[in-house]
Amino acid sequence: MAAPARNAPVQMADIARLAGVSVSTVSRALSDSLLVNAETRARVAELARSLNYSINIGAQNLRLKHNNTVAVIVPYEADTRQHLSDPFFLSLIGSLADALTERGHDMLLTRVDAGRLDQAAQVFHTGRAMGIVLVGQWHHHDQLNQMAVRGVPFVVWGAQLPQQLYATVGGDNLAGGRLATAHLLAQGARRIVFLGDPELPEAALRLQGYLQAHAEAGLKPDPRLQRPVPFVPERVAPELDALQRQQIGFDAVFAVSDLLAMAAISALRQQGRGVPEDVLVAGYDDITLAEHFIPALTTVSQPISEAGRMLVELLLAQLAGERLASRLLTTALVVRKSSQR
Amino acid sequence: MAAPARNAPVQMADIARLAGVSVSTVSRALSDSLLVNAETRARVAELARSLNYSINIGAQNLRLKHNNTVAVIVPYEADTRQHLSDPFFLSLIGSLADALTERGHDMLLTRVDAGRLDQAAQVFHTGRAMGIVLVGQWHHHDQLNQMAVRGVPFVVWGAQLPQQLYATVGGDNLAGGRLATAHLLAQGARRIVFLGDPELPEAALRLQGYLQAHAEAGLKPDPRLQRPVPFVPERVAPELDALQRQQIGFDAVFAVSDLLAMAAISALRQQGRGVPEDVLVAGYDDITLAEHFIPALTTVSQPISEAGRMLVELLLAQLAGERLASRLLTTALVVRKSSQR
DNA sequence: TGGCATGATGCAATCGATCCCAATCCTGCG
DNA sequence: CGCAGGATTGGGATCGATTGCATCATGCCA
Repeated sequence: MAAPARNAPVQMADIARLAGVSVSTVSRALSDSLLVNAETRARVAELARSLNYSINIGAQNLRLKHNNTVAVIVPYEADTRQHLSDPFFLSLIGSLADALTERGHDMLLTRVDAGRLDQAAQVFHTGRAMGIVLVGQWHHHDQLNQMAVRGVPFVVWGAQLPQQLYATVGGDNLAGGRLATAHLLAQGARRIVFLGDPELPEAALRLQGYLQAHAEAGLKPDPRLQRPVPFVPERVAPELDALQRQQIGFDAVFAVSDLLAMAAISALRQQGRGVPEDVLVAGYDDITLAEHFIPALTTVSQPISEAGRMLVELLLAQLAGERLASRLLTTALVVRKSSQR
Repeated sequence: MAAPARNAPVQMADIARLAGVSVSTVSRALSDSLLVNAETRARVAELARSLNYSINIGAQNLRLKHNNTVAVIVPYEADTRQHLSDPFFLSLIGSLADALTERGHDMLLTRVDAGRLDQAAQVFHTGRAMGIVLVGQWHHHDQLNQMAVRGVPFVVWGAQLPQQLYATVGGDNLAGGRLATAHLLAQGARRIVFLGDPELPEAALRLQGYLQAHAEAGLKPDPRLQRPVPFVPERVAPELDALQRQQIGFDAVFAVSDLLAMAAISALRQQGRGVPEDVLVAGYDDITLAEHFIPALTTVSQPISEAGRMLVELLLAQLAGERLASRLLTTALVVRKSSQR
């Protein structure tokens, strides 16, 4: 394979020379300015096309002091060196890519250490991006507020918190938790395990919904059924095994993610308990596979593609200087086989 | 919420003024040049830190004529307006993000119309990215060759084709198809449905592996069992129903993606046929959920995170002017429940 | 004390575009 | 025939950085 000739990129000066006009004229011609004679404009355009010219965006951005790339930042936990693999987040990234493409923006995908959140702002300060979409679990509420105070334009996917100076888009986690739990209760479940880490704001709200649903039904859930597992499928089986060892009975499981729910179903099988015959299960997220899983998974759906569009919309509004309110996307219960006897 | 003060970003000139030195000195100081006095250097550095200064990458790139962002381009079919949702590609994107971050590169995620592949090169010609990783099914082999001839630095995830002027990284699709099929045959299957669109090079190679495995076993597969379905789960059920209507019997299914395989299992259920009792099923990709699916899915695993690293490595080598060879990543058969009676 | 190497810094050109402000040419009108 | 005014075009500053070269002060040696 021959090394391809790395020919110097053609630029405006080249076109200007060949067309016998000045660089100014070329610039104007290519931006369809009415200031330049129609004929000249056509000639320049034709020349540019034939030379396969494309403008240097970097130079243009510098001069115009603008920029149309948006950074999408996904955290990683430095200690676990966790890779980007959660299907829900990946889908959200996909939907953001779609939403941004649709509006003609470029998307810069960046990962930063969840602990060093200030690094996220760098991408803005260095002028690499005009604004930021933060995706994922961000414990560091106050660091985010800091960024907001400093005038970094950004929006966050996640839960709404009190005293927050930035805009978020997120599912209605409280309602979601309540819906799923109420449904399980309605199906006759009385001892529902809650799988999820309440340290994370989103999971905490779902737990609150879980408690609320119980209260509304006049029930008081056994606190031992609340199991704080992180978003890691491997941690589910040990948790359920522990329950069995400790002889804490249960007849249903509500997990804060479909991945966890599926892991739970799998673990229950191992224990010789069928779903939904012996235990009812509900998940959260409604990932693509929830529907195809066997048994098909009852879950709370989050409108992912709407989420992407909304995040982008809020960010752009913010950039346009508009005041913006956080959005709570409506979640819906999707009842499937796993929760119906 | 008060509109945050959009303070003008501090730049070298500001630091220079405050430090009482010239911009040149600031520039040199910040790049730790030995040309500037150690004390001055420290003073400038301190000032920069306290002003929360960060350099303008765009300007720097322009001056240095370099750039460290890599574009990852994912095609979409203009007609189907398909969204970015395939778990395998999303995972690959995740692994690319990891690999690029690890090496200190930025990642630009872009979608282009699969038919207008030349647009992919734009991102390079406009100077937005130093190189390109193309991900996905690319029918347009010759367009890619064109790009290679024109000196656009890029690598492709996909199948290796004859006469190709560019480098690819991909799983060994032939071996993968052969492994899965041989396994199904070894399990006693004799009439194996092949689900996949042979128009796509990768699927074509898997089909070839399927045929090869049959040949090696001294068998000749019924051509009517080869069903050209695209990568769209919804298309699977109709296909299997058609087989049933046409009374074409089968005792196993080999699908070119896990998503299709899961859809197939689901469709078979609908028909009242169990997996693996009545029909054996194998998929391809080994996505996260394959393991948790019920029945756990037998599949061909592709080393995704290695793929990401490899793509990046090849691209960087190419940028360094090295000659590069395409890589075939070893695939492995992962035997699970869905193919074992 | 003059000459010169050395260290530290500043000036100004440069990267590839955009756009303000002339400069030029042409046409029509008084 | 001269000039106002419109239509085109070019010159050159500018965006925020980098860097070759010039400049200047200092110190050392003859």
